[in-house]
Amino acid sequence: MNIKTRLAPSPTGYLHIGSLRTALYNYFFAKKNHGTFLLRIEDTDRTRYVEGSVEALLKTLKQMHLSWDEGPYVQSERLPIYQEHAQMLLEKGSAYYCFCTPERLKELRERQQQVKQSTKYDRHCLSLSTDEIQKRLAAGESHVIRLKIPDGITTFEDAIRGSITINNEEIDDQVLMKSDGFPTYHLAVVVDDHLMGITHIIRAEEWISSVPKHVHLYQSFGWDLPVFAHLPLVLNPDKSKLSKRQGDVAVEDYLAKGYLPEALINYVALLGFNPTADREIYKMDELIELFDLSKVNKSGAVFDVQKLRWMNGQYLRAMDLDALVSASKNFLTNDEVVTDEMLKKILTVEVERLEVLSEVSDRVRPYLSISDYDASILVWKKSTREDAQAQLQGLSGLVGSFSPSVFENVSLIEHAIKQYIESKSLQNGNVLWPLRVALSGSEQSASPFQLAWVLGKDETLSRLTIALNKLSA
RNA sequence: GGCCCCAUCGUCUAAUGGUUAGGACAUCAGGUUUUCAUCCUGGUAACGGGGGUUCAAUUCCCCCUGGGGUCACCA
Repeated sequence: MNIKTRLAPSPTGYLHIGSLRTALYNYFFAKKNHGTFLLRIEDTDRTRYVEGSVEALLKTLKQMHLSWDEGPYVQSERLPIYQEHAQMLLEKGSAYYCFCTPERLKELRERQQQVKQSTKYDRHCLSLSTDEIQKRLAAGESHVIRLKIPDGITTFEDAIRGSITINNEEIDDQVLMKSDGFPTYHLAVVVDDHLMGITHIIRAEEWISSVPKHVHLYQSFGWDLPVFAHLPLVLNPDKSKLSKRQGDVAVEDYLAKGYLPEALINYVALLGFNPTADREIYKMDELIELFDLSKVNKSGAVFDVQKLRWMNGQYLRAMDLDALVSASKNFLTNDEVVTDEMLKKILTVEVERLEVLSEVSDRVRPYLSISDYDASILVWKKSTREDAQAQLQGLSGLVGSFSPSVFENVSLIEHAIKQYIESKSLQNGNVLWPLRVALSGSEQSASPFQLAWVLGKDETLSRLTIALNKLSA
């Protein structure tokens, strides 16, 4: 049997982190089994359609390296198929016309809530005679088609949770075809999954409660059931379903902040699934190879941005330097003009203190121009202003005497300066601290040797002069 | 509220009918470093409660509690 999974988003905006996880598991499962990963756009609700969201969705999926083998199918282009299938159900007696107005339905619900009854359709239209139905249909009266849920109990198997049973009394006579001629999710999803040959439905847990309706649909049509696998939810820190309000939920947001697709995939994939537990960095290929539906957790997982940041840092440090350079460029502002060569040097020394690419801008700026700083920070805590001045003076002479070849790499610079310190019997801190501040304008920076290497001889000397002027002012 | 699902450190998780209950993030302490970060070492920290079953339960069963999801002509 050819394994076939699908991702079926609705075009209501962005790609949710939870949807990414669903997409990933569907993708992993299909690839691992040499099957097919299909994409289907579920746009049967015209009122919620967001212009441009399909394009955005496809773009994000591509950015995340999730390529589909089939589709994208678009449900709004398949209306006749659903209408035809709704007719089949009508003929089989598994569905019926309903002419109730939204107002009546609303009142009904309110009445039921007041009496603390479960809110479900009262089958008011089930008893309509064929004649009356034909008459009202002919008169063009607004109507829907409802699924007729039989008495009894429904049990289905979930690949992650095992057997789930529900009393049919709990199930509502779900609307299948809306009055606008569009199908509801429930009809469309069942018809499409069957017609498209989906073998495994892997989706979020929030769908569990509607599975019984789908089971009745499959049974009414006389179709075999696919395998259901309901994923635990991705949660906010307070354990509720991951939502806006409590942080970013769109994959696009994370991409824009400079998280790498690989890191996002790695982190999100591990929310609810762990291949071995003795390791946390996995490439896509490994995740596919190791993925196992039966090892997916049952309980929800809190999305921890802190750990994502850490993981992104790991990916940044493991990244090829040229790739890092080109990825970083997108995060520089217009007035931060750097040559590739310069950016490469900067990133070589700054990558270890980088967690997300959006921080690149702040890291690059001090190398391009030194910002104003207070002269007092040039003085090492165990030293004096006079000493700092003397050391910078000495360093200025020393660096001025360096041949260009010294600037070819960091260790030559380091060696030369340390030798100087030793030969003069000076203290590291007294010399190196003022040097760092002079070159970076900050108390926190890369090592002074790295700074000098990135800046080059001329700029290094120039910044030493600026520092000396500050001290003598 | 009805129904459904779930329950190991703060968080993501591993393992097991008999273990000092393991790893990672975070956190704390120490080391490296002239600083921050990186890196290294170490520490704190978990089986929700009550009944069973069993020689033995974190593990299997039941109840409770807690958390979540769902109750639309939305998906």
